Amino acid sequence: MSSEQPAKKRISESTIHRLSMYYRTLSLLQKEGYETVSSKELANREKLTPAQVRKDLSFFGSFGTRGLGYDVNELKAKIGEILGIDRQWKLAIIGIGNIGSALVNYKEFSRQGFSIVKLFDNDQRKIGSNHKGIIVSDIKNLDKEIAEDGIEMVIITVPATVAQYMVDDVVRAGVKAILNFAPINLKVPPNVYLRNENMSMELEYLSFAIVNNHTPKNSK
Amino acid sequence: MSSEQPAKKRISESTIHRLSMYYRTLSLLQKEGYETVSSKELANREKLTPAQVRKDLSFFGSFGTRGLGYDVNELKAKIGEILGIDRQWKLAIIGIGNIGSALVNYKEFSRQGFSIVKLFDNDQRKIGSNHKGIIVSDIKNLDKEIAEDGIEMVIITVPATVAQYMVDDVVRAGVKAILNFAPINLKVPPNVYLRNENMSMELEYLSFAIVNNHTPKNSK
DNA sequence: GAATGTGAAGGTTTTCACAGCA
DNA sequence: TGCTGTGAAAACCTTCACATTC
Repeated sequence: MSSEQPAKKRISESTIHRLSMYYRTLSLLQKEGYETVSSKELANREKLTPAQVRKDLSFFGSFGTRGLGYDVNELKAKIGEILGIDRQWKLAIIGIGNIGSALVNYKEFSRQGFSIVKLFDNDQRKIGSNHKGIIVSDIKNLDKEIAEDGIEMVIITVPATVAQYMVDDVVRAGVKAILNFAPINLKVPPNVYLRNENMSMELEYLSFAIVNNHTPKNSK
Repeated sequence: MSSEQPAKKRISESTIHRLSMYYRTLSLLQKEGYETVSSKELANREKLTPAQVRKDLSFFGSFGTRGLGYDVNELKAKIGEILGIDRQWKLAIIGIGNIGSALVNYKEFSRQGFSIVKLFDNDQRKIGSNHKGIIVSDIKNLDKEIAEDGIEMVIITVPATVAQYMVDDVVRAGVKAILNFAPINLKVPPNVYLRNENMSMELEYLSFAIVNNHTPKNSK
């Protein structure tokens, strides 16, 4: 019984983001009929260096063929597996306001295996209404319904003032990851992943860049 | 005629993002009635280290008082100036679909001085309709209207297939920065800033984190 | 010959630790 | 005494360069 713990190097967030980019580009290459792609070609499309591409992939294994490059289908499948999007994730959206309802219809989500199965709101006028075949539930039943459906991720699009209550509820119901659009620093226990989406921040970066003539290194 | 070029250190993107975070937290501290804040308190609220806060600020000057901390109003004003949000920015949204129309109503934008003044679409059913007091214009007049209004930033929320055409148009009209929601790698000339907002990428990160038990270092 | 995979080098960002000032 | 501002050290990430393989 050997215990070869492979010492699992910490993967940087940038590497993970780039994997997402590679994945999207590989889908495109598939459509364009490519069977094989080199790190150079992949890098060009993302404005990265070939070495960066190879290094990123090397953290997870050796997927290429020397002298040839990477098999497009194979690499895409492999990255999908690494990212955990070789399966369906069930999500709920909490807060069916402007952004919440826009996200119900956001096609990129379903395309990557993120399937929105429940919607919640506290507004009586919204509860019971139908969005893309999903009936909006009363937020009162949040934890019960989340737990019943085995939902593992939620998207929070409620006002900042109530966001923390929603988080506490869904955490209790067993949610493992939260994408938060409310402009507030939420608290989650250490076993729950939280990501904040802040669109003003992106505009603020642009504003800074214009005003300061910023020369970005490797901008998003 | 001295030529003291201050060698202007390149500021990292992370520093700029953190400035945005400080700015938001300082607004909150104002509301909570704080007059003064230490790097420690500021750091706690963002889950950062005090040294990080101080270092970030030090790139731009010395804004604090030893033994005391920072004056909340003063620091907020200073960061606003650095970020270039001590003024109004006129924006246009191109593509009034789900996301575009959600963003028209997004309050965080106006709160930070980003004022949406024009909307564009190519759909005859949408052109002429009213969103928050703004009449949707025909995309045919894009460059003319953008130039006339002196719009410097645009948000692109059209399908990936047409996004590049929109970009080419607005660049010709003199736009300096673009926030892109279309899932495609756009080309812009070097004097135009481009930022991509990709919400699936955030979910993919969460998916990766769950599947791989990722321990993030300094997650968004 | 062509392109991967990877240690080592180089660069950047964060953290430490302490001098300096209110 | 308390907290900033900042060089220097440590950690981290990217790029180089080349041995290796097809």
